[in-house]
This record gives sequence, structure tokens and C-alpha cells, in this order.
Amino acid sequence: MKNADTFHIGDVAARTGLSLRTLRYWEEMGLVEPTGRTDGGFRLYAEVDIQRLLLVRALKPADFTLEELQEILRLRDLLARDDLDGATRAKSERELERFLERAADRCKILRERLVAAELAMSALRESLTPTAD
Amino acid sequence: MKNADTFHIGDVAARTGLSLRTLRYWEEMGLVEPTGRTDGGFRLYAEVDIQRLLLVRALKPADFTLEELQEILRLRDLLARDDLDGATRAKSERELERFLERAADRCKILRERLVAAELAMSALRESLTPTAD
DNA sequence: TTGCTCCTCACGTCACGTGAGGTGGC
DNA sequence: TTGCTCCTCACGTCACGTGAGGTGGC
Repeated sequence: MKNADTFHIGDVAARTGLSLRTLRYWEEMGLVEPTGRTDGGFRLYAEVDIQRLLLVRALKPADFTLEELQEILRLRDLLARDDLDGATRAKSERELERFLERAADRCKILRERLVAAELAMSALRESLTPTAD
Repeated sequence: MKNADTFHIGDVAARTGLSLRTLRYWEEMGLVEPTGRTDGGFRLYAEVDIQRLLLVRALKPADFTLEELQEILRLRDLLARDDLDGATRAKSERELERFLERAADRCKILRERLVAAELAMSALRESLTPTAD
């Protein structure tokens, strides 16, 4: 039921660093569904599924909701097809661009907040030795 | 009941960018409690409360839980006192140091994840023009 | 006095964590 | 056949969001 190119959920968790619960939840939300199942009901992930999972994992720090990530995957899948009419392709490209721009903005904001946090932390650290030195 | 140096929750929300719900929740968790209340029950925040709120807000991006932030505030308050015996002070300083080190580590990890996210995003963007150009 | 601000429940949400009880795979 | 992995509920958690229904403040 399982050939050499498919993986059980435990293998996938080990390879991606995601929890079993996260893998099942992402499937439940329609984000990444395993290619197949064994007769007994075990999930079977193919290499392409794992690449999808790694993409989602990589994008998560940009503060997307799972719904937004799903939309990004949908657009990516759509654009990967070659039977797409020009108008649909152009529209999808613009939508994906918009997502990526918002994500870039949020990355910038997160970086600024990290700087502010580190500033606050060094201020705290310095208050440890207020008079002495 | 309210003098010139105290603020209603709405003023505080405007000044800190935190929601009313967040201010009330942080109080409920024992993180930042307003200095007083009016006879009618309105919260009254003093300047010192607002500084506490701004510190918590600044530290949040370092991925602390509210419980951890509470512990940091407790240690900071303790260390601000001058009636502290040397042993307690030294111990508290070490504890706070440990927190700050862990926070610095997490900031570093978050920064690396942001880089990875931006890499994944530019890879996505490039896949938009696979053949043309 | 009017309306704007504030109050306290209390249920909802997002992205999972964590058992409980049961079965598949090599 | 044994045990290790996997399955599906389903309740719990964290940090709030979002009304509902009622009252305080200038």
C-alpha cells in the first residue's frame, strides 16, 4: 500500500519539524492534503506534499493566517498550470503580487519590533547596574 | 475622583496602541494593574502604569508568554527597591539575566525565520516569470 | 439631560496541545 | 504475535475579539 516514494505522517513530522497535530490541522483546513491513504487509513505524503509543507512553514513567520496561506497556495497552483487563459493568469499574478507586498511590509514591521524589543531588553539589562561600575 | 495625572482606559489605549480588551486582560492576568479606580469603578492609570504597559508591549515580539512577562516585571520591581539584601538581589539579577539571554536567542531565531520567509517569497515571485524575460 | 465612555459577564476564535480509546503495518 | 505507529473524536489553552446589557462622568 506504501511505495518507496511516500511517507507516513511520523516521517513527515521528523523531516519538517511540524507536529502530527499541525499536519492534521493543516489538512483539516484544506492547506496541505496528503496525496493518498493506505487501506487502513494511514496518511501517505508524497515528496510534492512535503515541499508544500515546507513552503507553508517558511511563509508562516510573515504572519499569514492559514486562510491567507491557503489562498497563496491556490494562486501558486493555478499559475503553475499551462492551460490558463491570459486574463486569468494576469489577474492571479496581480493577486499574488499583492499578497507578497503585504507580507514584505509585515516582515519589515516585525523586524522593527524586534529592534525595539532588543532596545528595551538592553535598557532593562543596564538598569541592573544603576550606580556601580 | 480623577486628577490631572491619571488617565481613563480609553486615553491609555490611544497612547499605547493597545485595545481596551488587552488592557483589561493584562490586568486580569496580574501583569499591569491600574493605580486606582473612580468611585464609579472606572480604571485610573498613572504615568508609571503606562510605562509598564509600554515595556510589556516592547518585549512582546520576543515571544514571551504573559506569565513570563509577569515574572520579568516582578524581578524588575524587586531590583528597583533599595531595601533588598545582597543575596536576594544577586539571585534576582541572575534570574533576570537568564530571561534576557533566552529572549535574545529567540530574537535571533525570529530574525533567521524572517530571512527564510523573505527568501521563500522571492522564490515565489520569481516563479511568476519562469520562461519569459 | 444627553451621549459618550466605561463597566462586567460570557461566548467566540485561531492554531494548535493533549489525552482517550481503538486499530493498522511490518 | 508484540509493540510501535497511526486513526478519530473531543476537550483544553493562550491571548485576546466581540457583542449584550447596564451605568458612570463631565
